[in-house]
Amino acid sequence: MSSDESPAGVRTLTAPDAASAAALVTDGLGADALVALFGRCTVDYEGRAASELGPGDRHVMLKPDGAALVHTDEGQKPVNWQSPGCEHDCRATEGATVVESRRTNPEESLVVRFSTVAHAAAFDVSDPETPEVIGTEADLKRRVLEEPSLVEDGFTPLATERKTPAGAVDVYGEDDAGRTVVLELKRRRVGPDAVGQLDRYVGALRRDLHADAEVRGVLVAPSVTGRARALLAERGLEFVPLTP
Amino acid sequence: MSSDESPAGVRTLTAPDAASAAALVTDGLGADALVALFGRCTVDYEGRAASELGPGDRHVMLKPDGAALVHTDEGQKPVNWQSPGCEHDCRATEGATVVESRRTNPEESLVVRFSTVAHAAAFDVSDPETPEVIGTEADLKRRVLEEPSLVEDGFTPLATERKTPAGAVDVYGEDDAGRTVVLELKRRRVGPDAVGQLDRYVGALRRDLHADAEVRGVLVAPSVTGRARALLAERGLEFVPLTP
DNA sequence: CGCTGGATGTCGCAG
DNA sequence: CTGCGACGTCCAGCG
Repeated sequence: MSSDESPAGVRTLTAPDAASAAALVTDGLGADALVALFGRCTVDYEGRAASELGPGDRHVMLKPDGAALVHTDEGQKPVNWQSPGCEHDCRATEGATVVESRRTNPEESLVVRFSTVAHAAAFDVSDPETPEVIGTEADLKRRVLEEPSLVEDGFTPLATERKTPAGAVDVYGEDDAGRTVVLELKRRRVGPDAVGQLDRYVGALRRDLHADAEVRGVLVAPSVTGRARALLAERGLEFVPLTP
Repeated sequence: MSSDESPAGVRTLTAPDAASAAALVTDGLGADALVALFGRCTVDYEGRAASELGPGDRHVMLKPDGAALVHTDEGQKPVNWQSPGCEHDCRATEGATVVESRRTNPEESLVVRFSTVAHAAAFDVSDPETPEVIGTEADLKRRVLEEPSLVEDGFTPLATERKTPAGAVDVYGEDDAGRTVVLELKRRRVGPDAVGQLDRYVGALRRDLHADAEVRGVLVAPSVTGRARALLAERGLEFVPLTP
């Protein structure tokens, strides 16, 4: 086993015994560090669902906010995980290094048992930044409100997030003939689900407004799938192609 | 800077210079290792959307399948990422360690620039296991097929994944009066979206079958939200409480 | 490849 | 806290 402490706020152990690994994890979490373990382990989860994972080499990350992530060499998603808000606990038990992360509401537990820890590290993290993302549905909405003719000539937005019994409508307005128009905005190509959503809003408004009020539903998205297009036609809804 | 090579298939560097860090990353990826970097960096993403992230301490994981994950001290989701299938590239440029992950279809790139690498590691991963998950929708389906009376006395399943113009129905069968019954199964409490889905299937079957065929739609889930319950009533659909 | 729907989805926001 | 919908959702399965 070897250990290292750098000025950069990193503490590591390579091939530690179980007690040393557990101590590093416990100390690290106590100091709000981000803790990483790599080695041979089994994983057991029980909560909303349940799962078991036999022995294998995995990378386990424990965050000071209570999140836990178990990663293998494949996939973007962790093979097992626990949400933020958990309590982490790590101890050496009969030569094994055992990490437990528990939460309530829902009651969930994740247990990782390391037969061998190949590497353990505690990182002091300072990250003042939050990322700025461009190209979201909010951007699309901004674009439509700034230039309503992108949807159609004579379209006038009157409200955003207008409440209906079926939920809030993205954009609510009227066309040049005074008909009510409901927009459902999607930042990317859409399937049948988005059409169903729009249809629920249109239906709710038709019932809510005067019986003589005409309500048009318009899906605004880069494109639609075939099934979605058929569903639009069937429900008498419209589609306007527009990209964020 | 210090380095370490253990018999357990782990290579690490603490506080390496840019060239050493880049070499470890490149060698590790070349050997199908899982690579982790920790240090002060900026992150730029461009693809389906776009984002920028100023300087901060983050943990970057590069997987041999092409996935890249950038984690801060908070959250279950990476603050930035790249999907499996990317090409990773790491080089030392003007004292900085720069990681680039690129893919096509869609064209996306993630660039992480480390001003300082506090720690770098390459892990040899061997993981033969895939996790067994209990409590999924598939389990609920199994339960219903084994004991159809859980849905209602006299219910007879005839097919699963039966195709309709609106998509495949979870379970298709008939009740004791010979009426067609469509089940939509959900492993957890459901909202309006699931009702919309069921409604589409029922509508498609009503159009597809003989005009005289009666079609019942039944949502099978642990529970429903208020809005979903209202929508069920409005569409003349039913609900049976059942937990996986 | 594209389409579809599930997921221990996660996350953020409003009531 | 629950409900609801967005998300660079991810992911498997199928045509």
